[in-house]
Parts: sequence; structure tokens; C-alpha cells
Amino acid sequence: MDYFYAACEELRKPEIIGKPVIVGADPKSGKGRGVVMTCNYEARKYGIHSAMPISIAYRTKPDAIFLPMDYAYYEETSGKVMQVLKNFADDFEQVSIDEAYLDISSKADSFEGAAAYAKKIKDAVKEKVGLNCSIGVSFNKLLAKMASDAAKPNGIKVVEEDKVHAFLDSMPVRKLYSVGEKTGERLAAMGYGTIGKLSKANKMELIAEFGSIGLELHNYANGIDESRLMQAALAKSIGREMTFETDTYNRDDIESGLRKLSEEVAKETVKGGFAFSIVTVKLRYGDFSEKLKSKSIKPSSDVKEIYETAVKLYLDNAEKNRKLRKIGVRVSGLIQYGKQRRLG
DNA sequence: TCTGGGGTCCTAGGACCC
DNA sequence: TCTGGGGTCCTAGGACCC
Repeated sequence: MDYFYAACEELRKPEIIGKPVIVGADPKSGKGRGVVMTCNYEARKYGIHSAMPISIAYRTKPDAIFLPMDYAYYEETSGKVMQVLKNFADDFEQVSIDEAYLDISSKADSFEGAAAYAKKIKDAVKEKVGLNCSIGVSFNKLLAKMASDAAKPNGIKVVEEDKVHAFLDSMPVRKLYSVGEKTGERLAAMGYGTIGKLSKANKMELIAEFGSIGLELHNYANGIDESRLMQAALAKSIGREMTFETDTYNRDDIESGLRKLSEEVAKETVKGGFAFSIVTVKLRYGDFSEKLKSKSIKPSSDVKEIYETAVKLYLDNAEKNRKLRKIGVRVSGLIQYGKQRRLG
């Protein structure tokens, strides 16, 4: 989906269409903590983008329309979109709230036919939900995904078998799926600044540097991806995090934060019908250094177990003279004992 | 300029079991 | 006195994605 959260807001507030719209943290007149979740293309004209600190977005365009996240509404809208998409697919994999893979092998016998079919899907999403999406069409998931990125906004991009290198080679290596900031820097230092250069790299050199990921990088750079669509899987962990308005080492503030987070996590695990056997606490200090501390326990579904384990992990491991910026609570080792309900 | 919150997967050492 | 190989679980850390 194109700029999904901001597009959802435009859908229910047509009067904001055409103005810069930013969904994310409360800017608090430039003092707010947090980031831009997404923004529409009018806001992007000013250089605003996802993950940008909200304070900078505010400084850049103080008269933009700033809106808080409304997950429940976005989930509901996402559900409608996914329902439309499923009806067009032989096989279907939802990847996130606003992305999905569709296997349409039986629906077209050429890429030309597939492109026409993609247009039908786009039109149906627009007609039934009212939102624009972008579609990548290719012969594997990697290339379909990268083509859909290239198709944004509101486009369709096809990558045929004999056009893989024409499509990938000139892109900076950072655009390759699975290459983030760190791997991008290491690849650049090795002389692989573009996907084309990476595609010709020596496999063994990449394996020596990155282990099994090195082989994956080489395959991806050559457009090779044999992964299949995955069936919806049960959650592996459930967590909640919060950033303090100002950094703190006050024990009462931190413990009440852990209590609130534990309660939310417990509510979510009960909703999913899960017990858990591992509790993890995240501690982020003012300098952004982060520690995760975890403890295995007897399987439980009790909020008290989460809270008491979380507080113990905090007390045993936090450096009490350093202020904390963020805390988090997560449970894993999930065992489903009850009926699954949809997780939000 | 100052950096969120939800996740997943991979690696690795040590403990422990057979 | 010196000692293998296979496996799982626990804990911690790192990277990435949306």
C-alpha cells in the first residue's frame, strides 16, 4: 500500500487531501520524542520521510497536519484490503499490515497477462477500499518485492527473467532486500557499492565475510530467490515498549512502567490463547546503548509472573546511576493452549 | 538533528544429557 | 589419567524489516 497510515487518514478525512499529512509521534511544538511513522507525498516534497525524528519534521513543516497513530483503524482497513487481494490469488501471504505476496501462476501465462491482471487488482482495491497500492510482478518473491518498491507510488512494475540485471545492477547495494545500514557499510568498504558489482563478487569472499548470509547476498544480487509463500504462522513473541518523556533513573517510574507494559503483554497473550516460558526486559539508556535480559520460567499465563520477573531482571541488571530512555517487556517461548484470536 | 514500536532470524558459548 | 560426538536449552548480542 502507498503511504498506508497517512492514506488511511485521508480516506476518512477527505478535507486533508492535498495537504502535507504526517502520522506518528506527537510533535509537542518541536519537543516531542519519537519518529514519523509515515507521511503522504505532499509532506515528502519537503524532505520529510518515515523514521525521521518528529521534532525535525515539525521544524521542517510546522503547519503540516500531524496525526497520532490509530492502529485499530489501520488494522480494520488492512483487513478489508487483504480480503480483496485474497480473492485474486492462488496462494497468499500477508507480510505486514500493508504488504502481501500473491501467487497468480494460474491467472496469467505471460508477464504481459500478469501486468494486466495486476491492473485489475489495483482497480479492485481502489474501488472496494478507496486506497492506492503499487504492485511488483516477477517470477520470485525477492524481485516482486523490489519491483513493487520501484513502482511506488501508485504504479505497476514488471521484471521479466531477461531483465533482472537491467533492473538491479545500477541500484545502490543498500536497496537490496536484507541489506541494512551495517551490511551496506561493510559491502561498500569491500568495494561493492552497487548491486551489479555485488552480483559479480566472489562467492567465497562473501561467505568468508558474512557466513551463510554472504551466500544469500550473492543470490539476491543476481535475482535468485527460491523461497515459497509462507502460511500464516503463530506469533513467536509478544512485547510492548515505552519511551519516557524524559530520561529517568527513578525506580518508581520504571517499576510502574514495567507494570503497565506487563499488563498489556498479558492481555495480548490471553487474547492469543498463549502461555509463555521466557520473559525479556529491554533497557535502553540515554546514550542509546541497549541491554536485553531474559529469564526462562515455568510456563505461565499470569500477569504477575511477567511483572515480577521483569522487575527482578531490571533490579538485577540495570546500572542504577544511568538514566533510562526506554523500557520494554516481551514474552516468548509461547505455547498455545487456547483458541487463537487475532492479535492486534 | 536526534533518533518508535512491533517483530523475526542468526550466531555463539556454556551447561547439561546421553 | 585422559577423555568423543551428538544434541538441546539458556542467555546475550546483533542485524534487519515494516
